[in-house]
Amino acid sequence: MIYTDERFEELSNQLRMKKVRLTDQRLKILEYIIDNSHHPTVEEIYMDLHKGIPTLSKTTVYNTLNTLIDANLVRLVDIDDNEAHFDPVTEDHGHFKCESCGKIYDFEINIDALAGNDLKGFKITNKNVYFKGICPRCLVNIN
Amino acid sequence: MIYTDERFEELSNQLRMKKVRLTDQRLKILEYIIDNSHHPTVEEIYMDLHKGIPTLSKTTVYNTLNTLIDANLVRLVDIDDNEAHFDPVTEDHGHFKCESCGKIYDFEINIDALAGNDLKGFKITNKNVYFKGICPRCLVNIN
DNA sequence: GTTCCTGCAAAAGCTTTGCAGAAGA
DNA sequence: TCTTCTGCAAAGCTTTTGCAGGAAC
Repeated sequence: MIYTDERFEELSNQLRMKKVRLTDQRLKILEYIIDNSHHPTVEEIYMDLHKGIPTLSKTTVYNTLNTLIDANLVRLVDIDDNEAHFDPVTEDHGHFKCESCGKIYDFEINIDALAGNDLKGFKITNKNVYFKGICPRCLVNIN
Repeated sequence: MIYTDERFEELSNQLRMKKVRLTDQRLKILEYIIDNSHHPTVEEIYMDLHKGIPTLSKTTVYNTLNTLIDANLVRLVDIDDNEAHFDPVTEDHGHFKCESCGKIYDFEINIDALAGNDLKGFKITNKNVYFKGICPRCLVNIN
């Protein structure tokens, strides 16, 4: 693994801080998700990184994503029934999926105002807000 | 289909109002979801109803659930990555999944306070709020 | 030197599809 | 009668698992 720039330090520090062993695949996958924050799928990650790492396997993409999720560096967006998407971990936001074009949009939410009194005594580790509908661009095309 | 009580009228009216053709399977599956609002899975629905309708197939459970979702009589709860759950359609509420025991809890939410300004111009047809963590009962057992 | 990761092939598990016979309207 | 539904078998797809060789520390 030869890779000596500033970006390498930044990414490898993130992994080291979470006690995740460094590998080229993990660095590249983490970098990809941070740089492509339009909610890529396993297939997209695999297809794009495969160009630069021809030996990369889809199993490793799955393994690495689970490792990064456990380390809280990456977030699973399973708004879609059949295919998982991935986000870099940032402040809380909701996800809107357009059922016409399939695109996923982020939107701001006041997630703390959400948690009702019903959850007193519950330990909450994960919050997701998923909306579906039609995005403005598709509304124009349909009407 | 011999079935002449009041409940039959209630359920079949729901289907008729949504222009869903009446079948015994659809009535029983709708009834099951309304009466068992603890978020059953396809497997649970199939196993339980199979006792009363021995010829029932899982394909029909899938078909019927999709029909009832399209008719807005049933709601898909896909908080779980790998297995769909189903709810009767009621007022908006969130779902909390305990990652220890797997149980899904409902909780009240103020879902209208949620939708930020980012979604002006979007047509929203579906809102889901999914929280995960540990429920009070499991917290006691773990500590 | 130990421990953990990668990647291939195969398996697993949920859901969908094709189709012929049956039932609803 | 015409349309739609049911249910069997098979296929489809994403994700997981087993395992041997290899890399990280």
